[in-house]
Amino acid sequence: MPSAERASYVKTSSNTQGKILDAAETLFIEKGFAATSLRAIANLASVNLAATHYHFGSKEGLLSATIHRRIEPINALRLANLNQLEAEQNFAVPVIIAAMFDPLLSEEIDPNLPLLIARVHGEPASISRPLLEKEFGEVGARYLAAMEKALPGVDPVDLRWRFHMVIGSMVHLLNFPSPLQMETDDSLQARREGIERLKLFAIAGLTQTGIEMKEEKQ
Amino acid sequence: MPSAERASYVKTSSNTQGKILDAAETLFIEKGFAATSLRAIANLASVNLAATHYHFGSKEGLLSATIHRRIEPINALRLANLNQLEAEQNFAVPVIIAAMFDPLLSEEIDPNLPLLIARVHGEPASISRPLLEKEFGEVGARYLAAMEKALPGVDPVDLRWRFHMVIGSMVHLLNFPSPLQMETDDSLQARREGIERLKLFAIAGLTQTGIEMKEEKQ
DNA sequence: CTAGAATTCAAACAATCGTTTGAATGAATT
DNA sequence: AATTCATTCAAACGATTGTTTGAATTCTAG
Repeated sequence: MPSAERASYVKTSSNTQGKILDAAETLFIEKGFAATSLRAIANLASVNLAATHYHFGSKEGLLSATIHRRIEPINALRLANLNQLEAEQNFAVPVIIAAMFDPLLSEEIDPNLPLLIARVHGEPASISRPLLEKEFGEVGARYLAAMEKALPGVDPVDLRWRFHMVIGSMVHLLNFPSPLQMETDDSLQARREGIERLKLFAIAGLTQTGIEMKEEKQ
Repeated sequence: MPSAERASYVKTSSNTQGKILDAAETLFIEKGFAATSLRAIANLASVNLAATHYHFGSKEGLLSATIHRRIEPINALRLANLNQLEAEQNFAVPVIIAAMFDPLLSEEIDPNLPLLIARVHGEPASISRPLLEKEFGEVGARYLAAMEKALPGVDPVDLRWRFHMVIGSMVHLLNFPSPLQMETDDSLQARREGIERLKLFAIAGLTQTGIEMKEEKQ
């Protein structure tokens, strides 16, 4: 492994690490981790096979670096948004939800990030769990704490469950940008629409105004 | 491939097909499709390697059969519940949601089904898409139609999006039965709690009573 | 009991896998 | 110009992959 690693990479990279990460990102999204070979990555990156081990140590190390490169920027945006809300003492569910989901549409965020997040969630637990904890653990806890301030009347356990459901809706939207059997439009406008609908759905689910259950079916 | 195939299999199967399906189910859930080898399946099933091809034609055929064996029963329950609601002309969101999610707790449903559904959604699109369409297409369309009758005031496009989010919450719950950093209790009681919370969240998101957005963050 | 179909079996097929090695090349520093 | 370090390269390592083959075995009808 090389001594020092650069902090950021551009989209179409000219250095070897960046080319490998770009190719790995494309193939991991398309075929998943296990079904993607290092040789396919090296070929797509126009790079020697051994370079993958030289720069990233192992296939798992390459996956971790691929994920981290894309998630770090959105974590920064999300934390900056949340810090501002806390500075303003502005704890309302809609603004917290916006602070969490609007960064997905930021121009600073790579267009591949949504599919990459969805892919991590889709990997088997032995792979996804440590990555999710490492990449989203801190930010998730911060947002959950903000939600507790925004909804002081809701039992924290209830709120954690509702937050769990919100994450599920988000991941599914990132994986399937539009409902099945609808046109698969991947434009910015289409992604905007999905995020807007996600925000409305999340707010409704988090606040849960006036619901009661009826009898159960088996 | 053998000429005729039995329609149902018990949990710990004595025939070769059943033993293969049981082992495949366990390993697909644990490691995913690509990372699971036919040799590992054959070993766990105490069956000759060639039996996997003899009975299921290919690895993909085995995956398809593994999925279908578990999803068919819940599709039957969900359709039976929905048929009864339609016979009663009982179109209310809570009862439709219950008809859809309560079967996940039925004793007729194998305990592995939730993780299996989550696993299918987690596979790369080239694998998951055809399976999801084949296994859930018809039932999903039926439930969406029922939702439209339950919420005639909601634009069908809006409703399709909300339904999309509901599916996401469900899949995530099946994949992670409790929120991160909570005790991973997999008892029936714990699964009941998750489903109850999912139902409340889904109803709130589908109906969306009194929500307005505020300014956006980047 | 016997013919024939269904199933199981060990063995091998070519192909691909992640990883390692050691020499060749590049760039940077003394 | 000489030396040192970082990087690239072709080649090979043993192990594992999905699939196929053909004979051995079991089961089932006639």
